[in-house]
Amino acid sequence: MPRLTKARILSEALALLDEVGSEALTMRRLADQLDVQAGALYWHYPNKQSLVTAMAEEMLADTALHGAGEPEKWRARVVEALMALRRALLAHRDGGRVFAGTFVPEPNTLALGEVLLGALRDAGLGKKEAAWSCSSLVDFVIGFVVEEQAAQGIEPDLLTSQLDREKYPNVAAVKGPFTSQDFDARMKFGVNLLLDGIERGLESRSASSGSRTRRA
Amino acid sequence: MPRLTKARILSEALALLDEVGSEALTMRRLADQLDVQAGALYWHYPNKQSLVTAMAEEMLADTALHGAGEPEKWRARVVEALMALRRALLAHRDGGRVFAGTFVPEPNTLALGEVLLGALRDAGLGKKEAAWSCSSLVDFVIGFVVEEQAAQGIEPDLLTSQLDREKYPNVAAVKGPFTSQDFDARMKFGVNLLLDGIERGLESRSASSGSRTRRA
DNA sequence: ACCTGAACACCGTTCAAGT
DNA sequence: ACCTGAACACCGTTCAAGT
Repeated sequence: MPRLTKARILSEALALLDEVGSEALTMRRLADQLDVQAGALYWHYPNKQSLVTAMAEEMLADTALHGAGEPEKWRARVVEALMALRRALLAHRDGGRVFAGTFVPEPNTLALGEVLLGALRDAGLGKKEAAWSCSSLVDFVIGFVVEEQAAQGIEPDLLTSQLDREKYPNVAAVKGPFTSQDFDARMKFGVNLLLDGIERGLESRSASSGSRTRRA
Repeated sequence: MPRLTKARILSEALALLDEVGSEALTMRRLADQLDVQAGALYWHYPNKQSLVTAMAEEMLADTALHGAGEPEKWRARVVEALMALRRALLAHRDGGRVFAGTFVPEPNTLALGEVLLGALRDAGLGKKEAAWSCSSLVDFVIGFVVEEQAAQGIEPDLLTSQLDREKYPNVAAVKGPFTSQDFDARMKFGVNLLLDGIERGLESRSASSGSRTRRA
């Protein structure tokens, strides 16, 4: 029985991430936590990037997504999956940055894609529309969480301080909502924008194909 | 006349970024390019992060955004500004990652916010809706470009290889459009989703307030 | 098969001392 | 005011050698 396993390294890496942040997460420090030499890690993971990618996949482990659902509730299912994604990223320090830009075709990530695509197909989208809508939704959540976590580490009124109201009247006028810390509401707002856009495409399609429209 | 200036450091830093990527962009290597000792950089920038933040701001310098415009063309103006943002980030290796999560209340970044908010206010959005829509749009573009640049560095059919069609039927069914390299079209698709969502909010508001609706 | 020990070629940052 | 030189406390990765 080896002292080290991929799973043990992974869980310790996520714990260390929460402790010190992504910048200070190093192979040497991780090895220290595991009471081994740094080189030992390279027997299990070929390099640091492969470990980070595994961390990204592991973050999604606790999302507890259940696959199918009632077709007419597709919208709620999408919202639920995206909120689960956000929670999973927020659950770890710098989770957004660690996850961003790691295309991982592994179980947890694929399961998220499966749930989102299932709901979008149930909504009536074609293959391309479903795929591209899915990407758009996920890209938004990733961008959102990266900004959200970056904003935590900054004094809330960096923008408020001195802002040239002559040059940037619009920015100055909306600085309140712009710096709102109600990220839950802001996230829902953005997701609803995308879902409304998706629904509108659905409506205009069914309208032009002679079928019933959904709204008055 | 000092040998080093903030501007010269900045421009050399962006050039070095393009050469070696964000991972290999180090203060020592940058100092080498500038024929100075590493310590000299710290007289101009207090630390590496402040330089990276300045790089993010500098990336937006060439976007050439013109402020006002015809109110009824608000949608085209938003699209133009977002495309300019994407081009600016794509213009540098790892531009998305460098820019992501750097809230910079400086001229170029504020100018982008000003243009976007101006167009959204022209569309008829209230302060909060304009601010949050602006954030959503920018967050999406950032998330999109980070994923786009990450995808460049990966063989295009990593997903195609072996994918359990039993477990992930929806993912398997849309793998074509999912891995589409037509990022221009995918970006426009996502932006249009958000803009359609924004327009829908506008319509339902004007409808409930007794005014005219825009579409039949 | 799995890990140690030690090395290689680096890092960001500080700061006395020079000009 | 601006930069050098040198140091401090680190990095990721490799690999012979041990068990």
